[in-house]
Amino acid sequence: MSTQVLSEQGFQAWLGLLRGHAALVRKLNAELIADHGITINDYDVMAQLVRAPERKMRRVDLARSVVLSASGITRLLDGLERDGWVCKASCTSDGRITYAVLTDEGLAKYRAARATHLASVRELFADRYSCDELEQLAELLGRLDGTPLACETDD
Amino acid sequence: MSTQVLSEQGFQAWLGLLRGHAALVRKLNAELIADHGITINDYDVMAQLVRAPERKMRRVDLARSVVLSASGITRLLDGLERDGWVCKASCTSDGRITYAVLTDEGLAKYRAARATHLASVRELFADRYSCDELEQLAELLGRLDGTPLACETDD
DNA sequence: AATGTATACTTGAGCTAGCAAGTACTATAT
DNA sequence: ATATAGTACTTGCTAGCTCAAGTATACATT
Repeated sequence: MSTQVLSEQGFQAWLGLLRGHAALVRKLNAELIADHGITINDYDVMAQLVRAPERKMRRVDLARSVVLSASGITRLLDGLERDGWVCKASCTSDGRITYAVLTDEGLAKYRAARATHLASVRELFADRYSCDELEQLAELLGRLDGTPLACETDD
Repeated sequence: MSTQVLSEQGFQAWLGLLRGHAALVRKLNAELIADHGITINDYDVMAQLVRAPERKMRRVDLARSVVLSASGITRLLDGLERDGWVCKASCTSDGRITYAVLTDEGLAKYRAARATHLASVRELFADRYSCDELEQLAELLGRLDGTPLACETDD
């Protein structure tokens, strides 16, 4: 019976994750597009770059960290490069590697988006959860993905 | 400072939701496609229909319950209809409404998919959480979406 | 009855992402 | 030195989704 209960609760959690994600992403993504002309994934990638050393990362690592396929990252970065937020850099020691580098313009763009985006996220979560609950939720969700969560501190 | 903490934790929770969702959906979706030739959304829609009265629902309600746009539901159902899992039914009292009805074949298909899908979900969550934690997680995630979570019981 | 508004649904265009296959480079083994 | 395997990245194709616009039906007001 224990495993039946586990299955039940597991499924509830799964459903909550599916629906909650869809609802929030829809809202936040629409907001970012309307206010800044970038998608959530664009933002997410820039956020990763901001806190990487020299604001640059290998495309593979970037893909893994935002859970995108290799081709997905290529095309997403195509867009960011076209707009000038990101540029390429090659690696002297390994010819296969191309870095994605956040440009100064990209940094400015990110900071501008961050202001409104963070406020929305805060609002959405503050409305529903207490401080303790948020801590719990963050910890629990953090376990779903192997990679450690990057911290959203001052950049 | 309290709001700063809230912002921090809120953002961590948000990141966890994003990454966790992406990782899980990717895995579970690939599994469903490989094993049964349906996507997670297909499954999700059939799961809603299964527990609806007469296994039928209005397309709008279906869209809302799986967090899809109106056009999204139309095209998703196009696919399910083409494969024979779902068929249309019209409403006698309101000409605007078209119901989506899960066929007997659709029910069988759903049950077959459910067997492997539920096992995967259970495994993924059981690996990472205790029974109590699952309950907490489910409750917390449930608050993100206004709609009540449908229960995954025997159909 | 006629008009205006809201709801249910569909369709066309465009975007994003994934898979599979291909290129280019590196590391390993013989 | 050469073959083999592995990694990093890109490109062609396709599926799925959204938005905007359009059709059809229902309801409300006058």
